[in-house]
Amino acid sequence: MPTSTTKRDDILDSALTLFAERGFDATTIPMIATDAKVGAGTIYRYFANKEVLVNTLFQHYVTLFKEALEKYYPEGAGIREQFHHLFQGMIRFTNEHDHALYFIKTHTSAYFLDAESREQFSHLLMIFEDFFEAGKQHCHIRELPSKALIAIIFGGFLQLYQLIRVGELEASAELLAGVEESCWDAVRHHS
Amino acid sequence: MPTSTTKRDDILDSALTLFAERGFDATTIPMIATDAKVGAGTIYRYFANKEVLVNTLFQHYVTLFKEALEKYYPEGAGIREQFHHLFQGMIRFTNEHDHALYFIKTHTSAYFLDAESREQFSHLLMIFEDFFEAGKQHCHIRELPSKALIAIIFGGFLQLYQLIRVGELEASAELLAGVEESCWDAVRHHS
DNA sequence: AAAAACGGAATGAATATTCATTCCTATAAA
DNA sequence: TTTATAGGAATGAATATTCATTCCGTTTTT
Repeated sequence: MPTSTTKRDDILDSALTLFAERGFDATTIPMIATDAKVGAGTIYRYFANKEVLVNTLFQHYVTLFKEALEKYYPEGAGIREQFHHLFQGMIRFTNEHDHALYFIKTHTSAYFLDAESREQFSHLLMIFEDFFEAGKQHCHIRELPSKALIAIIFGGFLQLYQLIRVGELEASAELLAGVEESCWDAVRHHS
Repeated sequence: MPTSTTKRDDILDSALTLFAERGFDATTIPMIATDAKVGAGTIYRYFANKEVLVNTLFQHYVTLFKEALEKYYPEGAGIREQFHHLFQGMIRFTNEHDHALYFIKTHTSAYFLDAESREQFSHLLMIFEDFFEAGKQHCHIRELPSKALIAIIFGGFLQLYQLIRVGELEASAELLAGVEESCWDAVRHHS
């Protein structure tokens, strides 16, 4: 076990960027090594193989994201404020960890994810599921399966952030507020 | 030029399914050949290489999709009816060409798409862009960049259809109607 | 000086692509 | 009507390339 963890982090950072931009299969170990400025062999000092690397990365960011959403969650507040918290959480997390959400999204149903990764991801979804289920009980949320509501929010948000990443849109506060309102209108109950 | 076009179609069909299910890089030519019940070499009689194959496929379905949306477009009708036409178009197209939309979505910003493919895809987006721009002029549509509105609709819809493909949700008429309403509420102007 | 960490060339497996050969089918000769 | 033949289509084994992983000499740390 190495003393310094710098290289390990460099490797993870480069892997995140490359996996997000090109996908797991199109990203080679030498590519990651070059980007991280380490030798190809060094990667194997920290990760048994490419699959362990990608699962480590996946679990790391899913957990971070989950924690970001759960931290300061306004348990007692109104539903709109809770939604705001979750939405802000997505935005903040995306800003802090550039490619992380996109990486998670594009690899959620990948063939190389292990049981632990799938488990962690379902925990993440449960935060949203609980929120929507409670909301539907009080008629604040549209009568659709929670899975469907999650898909609409997540799909829309991430597709949007892809445009921002590519530079086709600028992530102004105004735009983000508008998108939040749009997503809220998509899931809330309309009378 | 072959007399029958059957094999070419078999190859394209198999490639569509495999690219959609596993992605371009995780799909090998022998896989496609086996699935299509042809020799690996036969694929090269019809397509110069793997990239030409994927671009052919991409352009084919983007064009088909564009035509499906443009056909019977209710030019003079109200905005809600036009939206319904577009949304129904997405649903019908997805039903008729199982993996096509998902394949398009997951490969839209892939590194191997050529200029023609990108061009075709931007034509497709323009249908939605025109619709949203006109709607905003008459205050029927939310004041957000059309690109953002497209991302929300497309992202949400496709994420949802992925759940259906995987079997986590059933594509009942009721569900689809609900999702359409949700998407409409996401983009329409609220007073 | 010894031990650990590193780098990157070497290896072998997997993959895209090629190509010599076989297989059809259609036409023509018998 | 049957048989021969040409030429395009199809094949899959062979080749060339790419990639994950390993190995070992070098550098850094203790």
